[in-house]
Amino acid sequence: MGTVIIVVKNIFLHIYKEYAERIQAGELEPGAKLPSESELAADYGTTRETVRKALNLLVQNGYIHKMKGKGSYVLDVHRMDFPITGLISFKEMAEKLGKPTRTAVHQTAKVKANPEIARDLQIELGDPVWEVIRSREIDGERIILDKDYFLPAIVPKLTAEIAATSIYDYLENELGLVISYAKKEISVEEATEEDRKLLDYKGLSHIVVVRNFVYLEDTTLFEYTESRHRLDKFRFVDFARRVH
Amino acid sequence: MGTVIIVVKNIFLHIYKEYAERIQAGELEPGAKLPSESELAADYGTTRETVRKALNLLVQNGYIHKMKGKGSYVLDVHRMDFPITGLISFKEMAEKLGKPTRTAVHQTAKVKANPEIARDLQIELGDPVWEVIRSREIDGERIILDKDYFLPAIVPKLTAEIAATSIYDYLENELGLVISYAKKEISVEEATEEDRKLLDYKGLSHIVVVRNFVYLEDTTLFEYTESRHRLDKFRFVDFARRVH
DNA sequence: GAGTGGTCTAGACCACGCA
DNA sequence: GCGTGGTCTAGACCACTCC
Repeated sequence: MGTVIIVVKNIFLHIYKEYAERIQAGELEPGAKLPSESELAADYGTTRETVRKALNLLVQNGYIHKMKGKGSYVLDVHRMDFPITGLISFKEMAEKLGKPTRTAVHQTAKVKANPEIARDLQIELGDPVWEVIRSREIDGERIILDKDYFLPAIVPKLTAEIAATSIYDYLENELGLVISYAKKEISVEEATEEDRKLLDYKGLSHIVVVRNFVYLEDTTLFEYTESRHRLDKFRFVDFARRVH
Repeated sequence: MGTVIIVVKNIFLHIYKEYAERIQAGELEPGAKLPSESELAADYGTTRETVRKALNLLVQNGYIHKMKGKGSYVLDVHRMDFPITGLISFKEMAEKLGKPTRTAVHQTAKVKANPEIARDLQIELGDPVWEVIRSREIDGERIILDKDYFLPAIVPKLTAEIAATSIYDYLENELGLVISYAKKEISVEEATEEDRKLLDYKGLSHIVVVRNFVYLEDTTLFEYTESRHRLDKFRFVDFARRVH
């Protein structure tokens, strides 16, 4: 009898997700024109500013492209494999790749910080830190060596079981830590003894090192990660938008 | 005497630039608290929504950090060297580095597309493309080999003089092309004969290859760039924000 | 000139952090 | 309970594209 009113919180997120899914699914093909902002506002029973927040999110994530005076158009999302822009864990990556993976935990212990770790985590030499060393096997080859360091003040307990599954699940869901942002740094360095021992390294001289400095919401640095990738298997994809 | 009224277009950009500069200059130190959104609105004689656009830009570019119920705080920008997130040309990079650089142009010609170029630029095998090959010398060493390919339909003329300075200046300012976005891909590959000939390669076996697919506003792909960096000199910095 | 996106205003209510 | 940022509304004017 009466009108059914559905209340949705975060209208702009709702619009964003709806269009992101439709584009991802291929329902909206590359080059297709989206309804105008005014039309969308009417469609969703909201205003232009709110629609614009949703569209700007779609632009930022490479789904669409806006042209002043013309309209918004769908981009070819499928042309780009999987962008690692943003943070992505090995577990998430493995799932996207859809390949058989295995993790071996070599170390889960509280150790004294050596000079490099002390510098990277901005603590004193000899201060205790959690050290987790894991090798990642993809398609039967040990390709990635992950060395993680956490501050005990923030992460009081850590076990091999946690290290074997997903440390991030533990940090975010169990400890309730809110990870805010990270600085990633990619370089190529000479392979170490450790690399040769824990990876299938086939006599390659160098290794790709991805250093990750992870910060919490209160801007404190709490984790330093070194992800060491075998040269021939490394690939990083970035989507960049020119700022005029 | 009357009141002087200064009209500024793009208030949010004005606020953004003012704060970005003050943070960059160190006038606002890491951890410093910004005025609240309402205060800023009053300061600049505008409204909260406009201030929020400026602050969100500062967040996106890693200058500040917002906390609901608390306020906006300055991040440590100087901890990160120069982020290559976004597009950056060699000329821009060299300026930021402040080191002596030199460019040698080895090739500026219209050639027939080989299979790789045809695939990368999405054209037919044998179609004509502009090929520009340049080596970049930094601090007296030839470290980067840039191989650029342009579609003649969009870039009709190209000379060695243009290649020696900045092709992007020419494209954007002379030809009026509007570059919209790019897909960047980083991998490590075996060094070629060409790499050894045109770079100071010191017997290194591999080379870092940064492939760049550049698109115009109308989403047409118009340029493919291969930037080949000597292993030991390569560095890529990315600033990633976790999406919750 | 009609339609589009870009910017801005002047309000409003909510959720969160903190004393 | 007060101040903060997060979201939203209902308008407005402008610059741009295209016919």
